Amino acid sequence: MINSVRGTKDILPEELPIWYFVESTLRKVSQLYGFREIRLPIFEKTEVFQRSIGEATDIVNKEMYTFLDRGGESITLRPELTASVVRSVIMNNLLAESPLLRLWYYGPLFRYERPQKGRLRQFHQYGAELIGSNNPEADVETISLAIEIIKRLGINEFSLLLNSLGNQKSRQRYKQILVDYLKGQAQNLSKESQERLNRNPLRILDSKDPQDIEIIKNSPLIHDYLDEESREHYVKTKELLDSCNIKYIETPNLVRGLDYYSHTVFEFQSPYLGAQDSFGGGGRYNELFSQFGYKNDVPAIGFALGIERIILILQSQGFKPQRENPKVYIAYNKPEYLTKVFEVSRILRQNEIPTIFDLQKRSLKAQLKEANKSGVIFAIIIGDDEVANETLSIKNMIDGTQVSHPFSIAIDYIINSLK
RNA sequence: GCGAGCUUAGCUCAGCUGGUUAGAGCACCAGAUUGUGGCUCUGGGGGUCACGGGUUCGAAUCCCGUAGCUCGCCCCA
Repeated sequence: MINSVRGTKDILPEELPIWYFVESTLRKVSQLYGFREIRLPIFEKTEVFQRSIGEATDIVNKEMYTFLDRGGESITLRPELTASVVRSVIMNNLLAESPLLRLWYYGPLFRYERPQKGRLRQFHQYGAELIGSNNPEADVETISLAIEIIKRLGINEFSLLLNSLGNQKSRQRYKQILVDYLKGQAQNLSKESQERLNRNPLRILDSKDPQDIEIIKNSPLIHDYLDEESREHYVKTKELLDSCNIKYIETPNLVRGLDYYSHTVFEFQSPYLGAQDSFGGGGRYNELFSQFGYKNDVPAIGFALGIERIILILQSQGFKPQRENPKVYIAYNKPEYLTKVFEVSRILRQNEIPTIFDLQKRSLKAQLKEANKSGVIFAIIIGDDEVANETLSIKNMIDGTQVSHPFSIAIDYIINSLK
């Protein structure tokens, strides 16, 4: 037996109804907010991600599926989608047509990590990007799109964590102050955090190590080091969230793992998920366009939701979408009658009625059994009597009653009953 | 990359401190029911006990190794 690659999962017919539900909700709410879908390649030149996500991040360091193609070019399976969106917006010059873009995407991503609950090597994200506005209103519009989706999915228990990382200048200044503070007690930090001191000090704020947490408790807060512009943006964003009745938890040590964020960052957490409790997150990335070499800065904000994690939440809430069953099963007792079976099925399908029948030449009893199991509403029986009299017998599989009608009347009866 | 746990029928699992033909429920197939599902009853098929080695008179059971899965750490959706 060949099994699937570690960290990949087959989505079987049984589970697909919940996926359909999630996908249609995403599409519907995106439309309500005026966002348009964009579909991008599964792989990009490696530099797309190196340049944006940040050389110091784990994603770039150890989690990317990177390979050389036959032309010797370094290619990477996308580990996230914001970078691809920005690349595409620049390449296709989308900002020339409209200075404000509302875009959403959906699809598989790839990260080479050890799988655990809610974490796979191939997984799916929905994301939305609002490109071209630096106003706090844009932040709130984006967050409110996320919340509308979450609510319509039926997720009622979740927290929205909120923080501001400030603009580049503030962040740089704060980073220095934080490093100075932490260096004083570096020997008490966990091994990982000691390494992060040079590499990515802000991440220490996120540490789960109890000793680190103790030290972080008294560390300087970024809020106290935001410059005028950054503070104003953050305060205004919070005011707007309040006025929209969006509840959030201010979390000064919320950092997020991608280097391109600035100002507003946020994250959605669920109590249903175990260790990987975040099912969505995002933030503002005002400096990313210029990092890509675009002619000017373009302010933008976006977020992504983890589809597998959302499905875990819905399943642990007991959400069971209805399976889509065929409506009619045609049973017959002689192979010669198959031409008739094909004719009936063709007529029903032309009338939008999902129809199946036996393809294993099994007994009538076995066929009715299969009909029952497949959840149809009607079984049509084509036996010797029916063929002789040019009739069809129709068995109602819900109440067990059965009637016989001349062929075309029987067909009409089924079509009308299933309308 | 690091740590812990698990692996017995298609699925969920039982199998006591090693003891003879390895079990149950569900699922599947057939019959009771001469063209007719669900409920009930009866019967049936299906297992290299993850793989490899070791200890022993004897291993699903104990020991070692390998693989896979799961859950954590790291990180993130």
